Amino acid sequence: MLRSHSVKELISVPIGTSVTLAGWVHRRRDHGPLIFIDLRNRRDLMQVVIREKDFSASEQLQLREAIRPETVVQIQGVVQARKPGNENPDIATGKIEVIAEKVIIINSAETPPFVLDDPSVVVGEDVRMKYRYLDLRRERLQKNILLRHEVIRAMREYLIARDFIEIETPYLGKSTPEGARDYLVPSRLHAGKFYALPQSPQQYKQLLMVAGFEKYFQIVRCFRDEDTRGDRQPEFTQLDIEMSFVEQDDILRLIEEMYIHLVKLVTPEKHITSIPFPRLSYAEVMAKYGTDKPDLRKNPDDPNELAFAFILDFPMFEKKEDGSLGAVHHPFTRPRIANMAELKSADPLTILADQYDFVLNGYEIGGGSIRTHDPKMLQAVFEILGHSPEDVRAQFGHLLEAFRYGVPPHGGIAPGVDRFIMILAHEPNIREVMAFPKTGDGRDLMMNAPSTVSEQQLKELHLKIVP
RNA sequence: GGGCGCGUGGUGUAGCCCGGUUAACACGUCUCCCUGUCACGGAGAAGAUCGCCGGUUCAAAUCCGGUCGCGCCCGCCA
Repeated sequence: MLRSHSVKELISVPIGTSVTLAGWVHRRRDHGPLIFIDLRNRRDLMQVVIREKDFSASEQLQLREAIRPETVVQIQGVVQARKPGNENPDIATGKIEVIAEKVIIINSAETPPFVLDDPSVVVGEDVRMKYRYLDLRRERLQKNILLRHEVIRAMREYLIARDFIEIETPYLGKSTPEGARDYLVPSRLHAGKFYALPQSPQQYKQLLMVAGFEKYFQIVRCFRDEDTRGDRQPEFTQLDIEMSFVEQDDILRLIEEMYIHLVKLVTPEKHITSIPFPRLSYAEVMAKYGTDKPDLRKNPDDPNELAFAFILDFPMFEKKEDGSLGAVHHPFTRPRIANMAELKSADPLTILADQYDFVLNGYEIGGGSIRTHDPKMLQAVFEILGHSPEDVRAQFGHLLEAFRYGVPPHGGIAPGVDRFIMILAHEPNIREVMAFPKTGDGRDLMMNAPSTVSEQQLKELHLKIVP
């Protein structure tokens, strides 16, 4: 490994120290006998001074030729205080500089297809996506990805400190007919059968409650094969939470406290419009705002305002296009009814559910519910939704069976990570807070995915492409 | 599945309405000059069959039709 200091740590090194510094040439300013390099590593810049007289004529030629933006270099030199008047108050390292004694060109760089050092330049989406690794070098994405790291770290630490257990659930699971389209994975060992990538780990996390873990979380990737939007990608990350022996208020309080903490810790410049977060009923917001994700900011032009809210009392069922009944959220949500008789006799469309959405600045950033833990009641809900008993057994039999072995009352929530960070970063699109997002039509222009596969692969998977 | 918008040197744009010189500007790139710059500066140069195909016309980046690409939105997203 190349021994190298980070730019930042040189701030605290005594003047006169010999140092080795490796990184990228961010900018060069060639004055002839004097060349200045802004050397970049870990998002910080250090001015390196190359004095022509310190190098031989042939070295000078070579250096001038090689030192271009994005060249990877290693500098051996001495930290020096800048003379008064030569200081740059705009950068953290502006009081010092490194006088180069030796310059090693580690790797040259072609001219990037777009400028990396000017955040004001707006580059076309397709060019950015094709060269995502270069776009990620730019300040905007460096900042956003770092913010993402801080948010996820803070979420993890917050929950672990409160006795939550982080548990991974499978990505290769079972397709369920309801909800969004599944991404399917063909099975090699079982001809004609498919795994499905999870739209959410919903059933697994409920089974973890049956397993007695009581407080679970996971920062988990979810997949939905639907058309994208500015705030929707084929794969996205959610903070999946499930708890036993809780009611709605316990979950909402946890989320409220956690998000107040996250904002204070990670983006202290932001301010939250209302604490406690407003709790509004679905009927109320639909009547007042015409949407179930109202933007409650007082000044929508303020980039630092965060207006959180919880939307409660959703209907349990809704009429679908074809006239049949569907679950507004999902069938595992607990209907708010007194007993089984009421569930069976009431007009389903009048039944509310113990279900809540988490809203921020006009975006839905999460949703959850208290689950039905009575297997008979769950069975009844499935029946209202039009599932035959055989169908229920085939699709959800494992869950109903598990519930016969002592299931605690439980509930949870799943805040979306990408959207929350998008709003914190004040970005218009979740692509800006994901390292390697997909295009609007679900492609990866850098890796060129999706792609065709070999005949051999298809054969192993028992698949035939029908033109 | 549908609607709207945009395609002009490497990047970002102007020009298009109202057709007519050598397609303009900024950044970048290249060469030369410069000992204190930090968005360095100065002098010069290269780089575009105006997404593609066709039509109208004496003449098309510009008007018309088609097509491809990209973006946003509606549907969809338990």
